[in-house]
Amino acid sequence: MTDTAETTEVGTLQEVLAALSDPVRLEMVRRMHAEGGPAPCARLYDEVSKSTASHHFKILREAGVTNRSVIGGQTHQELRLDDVEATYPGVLSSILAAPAR
Amino acid sequence: MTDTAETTEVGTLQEVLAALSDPVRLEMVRRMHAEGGPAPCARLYDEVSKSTASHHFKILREAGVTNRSVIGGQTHQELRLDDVEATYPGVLSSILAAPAR
DNA sequence: TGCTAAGTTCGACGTAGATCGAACAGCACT
DNA sequence: AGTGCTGTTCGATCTACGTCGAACTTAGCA
Repeated sequence: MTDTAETTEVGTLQEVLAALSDPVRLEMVRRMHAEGGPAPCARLYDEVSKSTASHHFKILREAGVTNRSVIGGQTHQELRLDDVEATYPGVLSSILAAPAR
Repeated sequence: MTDTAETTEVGTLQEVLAALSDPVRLEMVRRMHAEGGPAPCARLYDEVSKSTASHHFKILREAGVTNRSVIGGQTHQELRLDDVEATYPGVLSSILAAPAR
């Protein structure tokens, strides 16, 4: 059982906003938040293909919004709420609190 | 001296985030906020052409983030901070409070 | 040693969007 | 009326990005 977590810096505000402006990615972020911890990729989306999902995960990671970790050989994605809050206070939390519409 | 202000609904969260994810538009929003009231278009940007700026203003308006008003024959843009806050509490204010980077 | 399941990477494709110049429209001022 | 300023609209262009299928990698398990 392995446990890896390579965490980088939170990206620019532009990157974070751009990452969250896509409906598929915002839904992913909402689900990660609901999970409350590392969640396997497959639970964080439907509607799109596996390769598309992987692409979105990469963008979220590069924006510093999420983190990838490997648990028991399975890739998991995790929301970096605290890190993003520390960098841009209130931004991510208020977006998560906003009605889905 | 005329004073016109046709205000519509604030758009979806996606629309608002997409509107703010562009560097040119975020800068416009920041300047409008700094102005504190209706400001003539020309004061809200440089770097891009007039037609491009007009295009960005339109997107901001359609997202419900800003409002267009005509004062003394001059077009002015105004940030609808209160309206956006009422719809998505904390989102716009926290973005404005975030460091520019 | 395969076999399957889970993610990633790699082109390729199509569409949305950022950009500009040029032409147009409205208004103020002479 | 004419002139200049300000902003919008219209095509055109070019790039960025979302999307997919197929091929590859890795890990666990029979």
